Amino acid sequence: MNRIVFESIFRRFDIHRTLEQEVAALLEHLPEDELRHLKAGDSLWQEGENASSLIVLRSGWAYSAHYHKDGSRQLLETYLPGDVLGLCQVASGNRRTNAVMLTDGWVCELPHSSLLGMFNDSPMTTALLFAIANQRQVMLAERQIMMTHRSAKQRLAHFICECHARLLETGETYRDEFLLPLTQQDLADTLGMSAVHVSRTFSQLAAEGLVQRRLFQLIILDADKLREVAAFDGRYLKIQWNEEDFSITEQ
Amino acid sequence: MNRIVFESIFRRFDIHRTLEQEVAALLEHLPEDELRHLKAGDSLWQEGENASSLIVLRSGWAYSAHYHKDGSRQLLETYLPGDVLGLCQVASGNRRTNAVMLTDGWVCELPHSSLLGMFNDSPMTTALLFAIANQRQVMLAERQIMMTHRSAKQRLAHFICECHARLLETGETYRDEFLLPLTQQDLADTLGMSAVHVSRTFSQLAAEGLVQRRLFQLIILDADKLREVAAFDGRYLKIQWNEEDFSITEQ
DNA sequence: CGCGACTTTGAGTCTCATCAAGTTCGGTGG
DNA sequence: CCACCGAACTTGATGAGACTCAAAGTCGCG
Repeated sequence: MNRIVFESIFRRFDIHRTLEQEVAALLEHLPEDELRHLKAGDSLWQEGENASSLIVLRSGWAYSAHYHKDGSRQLLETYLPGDVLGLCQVASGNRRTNAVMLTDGWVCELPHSSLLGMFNDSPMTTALLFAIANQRQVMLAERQIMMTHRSAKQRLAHFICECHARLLETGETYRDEFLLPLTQQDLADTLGMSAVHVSRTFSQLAAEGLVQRRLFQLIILDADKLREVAAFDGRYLKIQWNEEDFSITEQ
Repeated sequence: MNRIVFESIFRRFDIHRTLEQEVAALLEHLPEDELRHLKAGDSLWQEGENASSLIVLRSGWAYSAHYHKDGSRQLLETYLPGDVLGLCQVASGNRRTNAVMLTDGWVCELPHSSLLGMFNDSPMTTALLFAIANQRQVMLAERQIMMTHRSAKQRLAHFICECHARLLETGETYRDEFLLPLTQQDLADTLGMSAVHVSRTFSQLAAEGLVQRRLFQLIILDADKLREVAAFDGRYLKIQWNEEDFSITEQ
């Protein structure tokens, strides 16, 4: 049974009441799980492919990227453990980006065909998926806001704050320290700067006693000050769930 | 009857077969239309408000923006006639941006409450809304790709190409000429540059014989070359609709 | 031990922001 | 019909932030 997928999806919400029986009903329609182990560098999907399933990232990090003709690269999204990948290709049915594992990890696929069954059977789950999909859009919008009219220092600081907040949210870390498995080139391609400047910017943040990075371990020395520098307001990461509204349609 | 909203939504797809009876069934549940006339500068919603309805822009242009503490502004989305506004606030239930009319225009509201009924009644419509919401996300991602590692000239050219393509798509214009009702300051806040530099960049594009702008009328002199300069590939604007997949769940 | 990937540091350059002063143009009121 | 006003735009000068190229340093891993 595909409990794994549903745990991942529902864990993000504070919903308990009406959920249990709904999930139970859904589980009947779902195919067997197939947890797959992937290595760092393994491809999740490639540009141009047909998209036939969602991917739930059970553990490990991944990213999606777009390659320009000149060979340069733009990392679009960073995926952390617990994330649902590929929602935005459900409608179009094909991949516009490449997605690659940053670390080793376990993934679980959910075919679109079972998704569509859900639209039929469970308005609740549909609404949840809607919420998650929109959440991604909010993150993209926030990134956009950050990318323009913000200095390199602010952008890097913001990205670190965002990763940290997301890891705290899902319980992947409990302290101001975590493994950030992106190279400086990856960060550069995420934040739209050169790798050289990422290095300099890290030095600057370190000199100010805000963060420390050794190999791929990142230590936040002064979280409050870092958030202040980044002008980071993590509220956009919270999925707000208007339970009253949706529960009306439930019954 | 709320035919207006549904026309706007469905007009974007090449779907004819299974649609008619489904739409007919939906129309029963929808409240009366209320087409409202708005003037340029009128607010559609404000940051922090509760979001209780979608807005369909029947005519006129609008934008959504985020204001920073320092007073500067980031335009996030530009809305053209026919667009469905506010999809990404359905889940969260509150507005994170300000939305303002750029020109006079007519709008039509669709309360969330009727949306949620749709999740129950019509998987087809649900999937369509999913597609439209994802379409917005694709546009945001594309913007992101453009905003980084692209020169001011390319960004401006790309924005012009995008507007032009969207207007052609919905039949708002048929020629390489249209009214672009954004000031250079608006464009600057959209593209993350200074108003002064927008002016210079326009001059540059004009000098190269690509576009011409007089008052708010924009004339594209050499569309092909403009697209080449912008590295514009309009495929991301097409909503691709995998009818087979969804029709499986239909019956 | 040494290779290769990643990072750091330095020097020179360019794009674009900022500040400031003018210009165009439609609208308004005398 | 003209003078003036304000919003939008243009043009010039200056400087800061970030890019590029290049070379050296660090570190894990085979």
